[in-house]
Amino acid sequence: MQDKKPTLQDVADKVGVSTATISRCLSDPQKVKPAVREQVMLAIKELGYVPHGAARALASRRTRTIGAIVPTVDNAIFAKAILSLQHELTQAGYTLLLANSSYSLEEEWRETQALLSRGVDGLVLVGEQHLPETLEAIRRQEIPYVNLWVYNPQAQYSCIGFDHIRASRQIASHLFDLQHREYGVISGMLKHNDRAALRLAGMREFLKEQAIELPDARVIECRYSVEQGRQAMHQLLTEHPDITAVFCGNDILALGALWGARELGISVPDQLSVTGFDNLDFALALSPQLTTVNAPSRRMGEQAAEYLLKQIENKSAEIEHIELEAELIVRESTSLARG
Amino acid sequence: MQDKKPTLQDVADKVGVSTATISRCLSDPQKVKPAVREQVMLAIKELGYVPHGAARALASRRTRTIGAIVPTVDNAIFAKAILSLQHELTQAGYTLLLANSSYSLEEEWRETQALLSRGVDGLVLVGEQHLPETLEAIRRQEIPYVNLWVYNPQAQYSCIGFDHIRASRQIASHLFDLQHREYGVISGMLKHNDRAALRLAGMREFLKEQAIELPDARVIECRYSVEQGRQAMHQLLTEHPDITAVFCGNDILALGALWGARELGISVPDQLSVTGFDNLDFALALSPQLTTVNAPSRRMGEQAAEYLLKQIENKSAEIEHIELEAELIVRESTSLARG
DNA sequence: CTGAAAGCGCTTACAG
DNA sequence: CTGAAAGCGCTTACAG
Repeated sequence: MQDKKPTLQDVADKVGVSTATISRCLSDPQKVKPAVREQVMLAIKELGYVPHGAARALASRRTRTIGAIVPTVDNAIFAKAILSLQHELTQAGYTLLLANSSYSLEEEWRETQALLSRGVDGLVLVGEQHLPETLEAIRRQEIPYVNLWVYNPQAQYSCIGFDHIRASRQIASHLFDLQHREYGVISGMLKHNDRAALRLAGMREFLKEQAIELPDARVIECRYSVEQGRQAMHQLLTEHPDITAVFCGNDILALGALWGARELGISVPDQLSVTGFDNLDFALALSPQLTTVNAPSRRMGEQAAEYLLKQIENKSAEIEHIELEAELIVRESTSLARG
Repeated sequence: MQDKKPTLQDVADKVGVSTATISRCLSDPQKVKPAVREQVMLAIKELGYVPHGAARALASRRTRTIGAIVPTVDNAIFAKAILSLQHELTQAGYTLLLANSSYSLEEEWRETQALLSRGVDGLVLVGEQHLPETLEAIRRQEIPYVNLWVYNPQAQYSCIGFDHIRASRQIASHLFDLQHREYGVISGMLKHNDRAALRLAGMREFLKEQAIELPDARVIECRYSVEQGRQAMHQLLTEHPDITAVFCGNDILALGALWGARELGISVPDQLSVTGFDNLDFALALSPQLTTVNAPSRRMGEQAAEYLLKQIENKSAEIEHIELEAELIVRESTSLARG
């Protein structure tokens, strides 16, 4: 109906009150006499008034915006977390600014600057490993901030996640109980990815306790992709045919590994056990169904929203370390070691 | 080093010029004498000055922000598009505001309002079906806007996508050539999802031309999930054991369908052919590898960024209809009809 | 409960 | 090439 977008002033003029009153109706309705409030609400509706975010942000020094930087949204595990995070934020009237770091700390730093200059009221990053300048910039902004996907009770920053070491130890223990003694690992890139490093560390730790060797040659490091998982499996089985169990850094690699094993005519789990990590939707639909660890991605997203919103409300900066459960899910891709 | 965040004024004071000059250095450097420019840049670096997004947006009436609303980021096909969209935007100094509509037009409308009030400079939605209020609100905002995932040369709004009808006709034709005459369909929910509807329509259209019946009882509509695909397959094969080919609305449903067939002891493709849609990463790693249609999701994201950025630059509102290719990829899940 | 007014941190014609 | 100044559309102590 209107040509120009109506402003607060337009609403105020229409009702015959000050802009302050209209503003209050929007942000703190009970401060306004009900009769007035109703008129204002009516006028807002009639004019089709929509608050101007930037003006609001400038005046109130809050943007009602939360930034999140994940390695890549093109991995269901992060997508799920983003989905629940976004859902919770919307409920609370917040908007999500999303960025992807492509598993690069430099890229994460660049994205952090971009989000910070947008004035995000809170920020979520993935992992515990960040460039010092990233951390410093966040600190100076004095906004609540949380590391997702990690649980470290000693951390000086808040974190929400699970214990990767314990989770991977569970997998190792499961395989060990099945009499496996010759292991191979298909890991994600370890550099700049503390989650991948911790998973491998947990595996190593457990095997060491059992006095089992895990030579570096049996640990293949590659990007998280189906194709890479497949190639790694080929390499592993060709160079080390005695391997009976392959621990994969995530389900995507495991999917590729399963494919690779099939191509080589190696039957899983009869001849070879394979494990994943994350419990993506497809894990259950594969044949064999994938033994994996369930990552609480949805809950991490929810908790991150809850934590940040709470901190913003209180204007406090309390550090919290929230641990979520990541349980081992035994399915068909693991069984007793052959021979 | 600083306690308070430095403002333009601080930089201006430090260099001894006006804020206007600093502002110009940032937005249009060649308007400033090189000597001055260098001093300014130095001061900016030293002070750690970062522009205040909201103030900038308020004064310039541009936020350098693009909004995108997809059904759900928790579907690799949308995640890939978002990833490339975000990548392109970052390159250009823009930030992505992401929202999910959960395949609900009402939710889409709510998210649209939120993004519009954030002052996005451009907006991308998925599909051609939107609430009239959504369209009206976008129109009033006078910002460039594009419908992704559809190609309709007659549309009154810009669109970037592919021809779903043609793509699904290709699948149908492929199956027909393999002598299939008894079909089943596992479709996504048709309501509020024109892409799903078009895919089914293409299938129907082709079969009709071949004088083949596709009774409604053989078309199962369900949410896009592995589990739903599995259940639909059970239902289809139980009620219509003569079916030899099942057309699935996307790869996720096809994955579930494959699982369901396996559970029923039905061998794919010997006894039954199954097709997907999207060509997700896992399609190649399955056994049998999935016959599907490759959706150009990455390119859609890129093109969307390119289109919006161009429109914003020109301040024009030209309508474009960009068609991308979606080719059939024949793999192992389809073969000659049995008997 | 309400209003006048300052101010948030920039950009941008307009002069010079 | 540069500066003074208005103005973007809100919020929020401060008075009353």
